[in-house]
Amino acid sequence: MDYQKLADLLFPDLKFSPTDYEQIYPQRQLAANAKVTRIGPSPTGFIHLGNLYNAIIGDRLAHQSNGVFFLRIEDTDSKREVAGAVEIILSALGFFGINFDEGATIDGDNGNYGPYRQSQRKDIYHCFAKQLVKMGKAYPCFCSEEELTQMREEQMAKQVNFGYYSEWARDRNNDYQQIAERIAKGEPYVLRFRSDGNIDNTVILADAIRGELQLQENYQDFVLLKSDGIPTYHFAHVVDDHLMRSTHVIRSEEWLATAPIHLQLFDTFGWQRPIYCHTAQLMKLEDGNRRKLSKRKDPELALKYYCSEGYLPEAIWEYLLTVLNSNFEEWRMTNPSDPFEQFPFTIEKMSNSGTLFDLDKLQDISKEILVRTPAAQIYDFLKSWAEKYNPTFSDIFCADKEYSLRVIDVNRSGDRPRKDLVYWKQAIKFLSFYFDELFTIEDNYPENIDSDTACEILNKYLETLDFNDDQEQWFNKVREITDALGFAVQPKKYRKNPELYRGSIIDVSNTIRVAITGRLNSPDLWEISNILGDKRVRNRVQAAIKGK
RNA sequence: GGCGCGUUGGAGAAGCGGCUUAACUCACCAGCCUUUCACGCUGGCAUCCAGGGGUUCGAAUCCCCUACGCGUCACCA
Repeated sequence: MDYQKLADLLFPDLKFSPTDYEQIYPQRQLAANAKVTRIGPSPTGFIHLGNLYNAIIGDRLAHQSNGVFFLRIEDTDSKREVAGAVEIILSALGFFGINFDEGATIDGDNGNYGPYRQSQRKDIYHCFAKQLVKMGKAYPCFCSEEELTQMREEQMAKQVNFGYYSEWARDRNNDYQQIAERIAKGEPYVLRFRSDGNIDNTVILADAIRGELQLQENYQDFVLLKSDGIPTYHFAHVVDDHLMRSTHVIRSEEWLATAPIHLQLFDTFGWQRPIYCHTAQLMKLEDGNRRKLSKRKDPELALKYYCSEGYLPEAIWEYLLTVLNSNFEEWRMTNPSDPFEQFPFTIEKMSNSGTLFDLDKLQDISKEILVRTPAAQIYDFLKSWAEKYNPTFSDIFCADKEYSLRVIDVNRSGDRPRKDLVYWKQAIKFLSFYFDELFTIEDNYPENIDSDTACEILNKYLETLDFNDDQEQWFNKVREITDALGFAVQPKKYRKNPELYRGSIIDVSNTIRVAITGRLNSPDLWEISNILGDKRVRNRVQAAIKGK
């Protein structure tokens, strides 16, 4: 078989040769330890936590080493492509502070190693496919989908390994004449790799996260180019990461099984293999079993979930960093105010077993971040979040900025600040009682306080209420009311002899609390009252008395 | 079914043959503080590292087998 002739038949007019491309995309001039990383999402319109997870690794590795981090759009499957998906990718990752040094942008490309959309790299793939044909390492296959399914069924029946290989590779040894005729007739075909791998051989993959792995050598004649001439992931990955000069390929562990294909391709071309980093998957516990986070069942997989719930991007980053490098938490404790970018991220510290996604932990981290965020900044964040997700709240919240700033800062100063705010959706619920438009009575009075007793307490309270008092004076008055009405000023005494009292000061102050905040639980009442102001407090207490 | 990866408390994990009586964080529980809730503090939470065999004076750490979980076996990525 004259492979050159076949190559020319399959790819008659190509502008550039492999050598040309090597020159167009030269080795990068970077320091020896600089890492070149990338993410390659496919534009399905769904961008998820796993994408961010790998993006963070790529970002840290590249940017900590003065390397390059780029975005490549892997749009080789037109069936799954969604209009506007690139914008979705860019804006979602942008929201989380992922920045690319080069790659696809909304209106084109940025960088010298493009195009960064695989759909625009057809000529490049064809050039290298042609090279493989010339080497006798690739051939056209005319099998139809029906024929392949039939083959699979036969393999199942015979209990042999599935796939297109050795004696099952029907079109592997077609002669030139046959091929030329079928092509002339316009028969569709795919281009397959002619593998000389052996099922009994193993290949070594030196994975940066997992160490040395022994994998089965690839023996399948896998597809390089689909019948529309577009490459499969395998071929595109190898060509792109070679020409784009990636040093580290960070991808999820589901790629481990097909890694031998990639190794084989790199070796066939005589190219240097990149360093593979196969990351663990994010899992979820269900019925006692771990399973991969799923797009359909788990809303928390989608990045937009965190946007709409109103998590701070920083919180997601820090959570993911604790998952990725467990020493991050220790670092955070010793460097409480440093930006997380200063944390020395390492591949060596990464775990290789599937990680359960832990919302509790995320919320704890979020709380800690918010407690050290100044009120003015919280105001800005909350404002812009609410404008998009809750315009009603936004209008109310922004009507009086000074007021809202004071609201945010209630009991947040000092050695033991409250950590009430977790994420914006939760925050607006928590803060709602400060605003008359949103104020409602959510809780009942304490159990042993009936509405008559409540009125008694509240009337007395109104009589003595004086906003010139300080906290001490104010609470002394509450104590007086408590005593006068036959409640125990000291809760302990009530607990000891409940029959001697109508209740304790807890019941009295909680009655007032419900009237003013609508809730049984709240931050410090006097502090809240001072923010609400004389008029608002009196109105609420009076309303409570009337409403009984 | 083949091939591969993984398995330390409820969760994330540290651990790399003797410093481990298995760190730290979250969750949970109890107590303290306290006018509620939070915050904070104190203590509890794996007699044991999936199970079973080895190697060794000594194993969570090395080797083998078994179990379980996960991934993958497309003209999807």
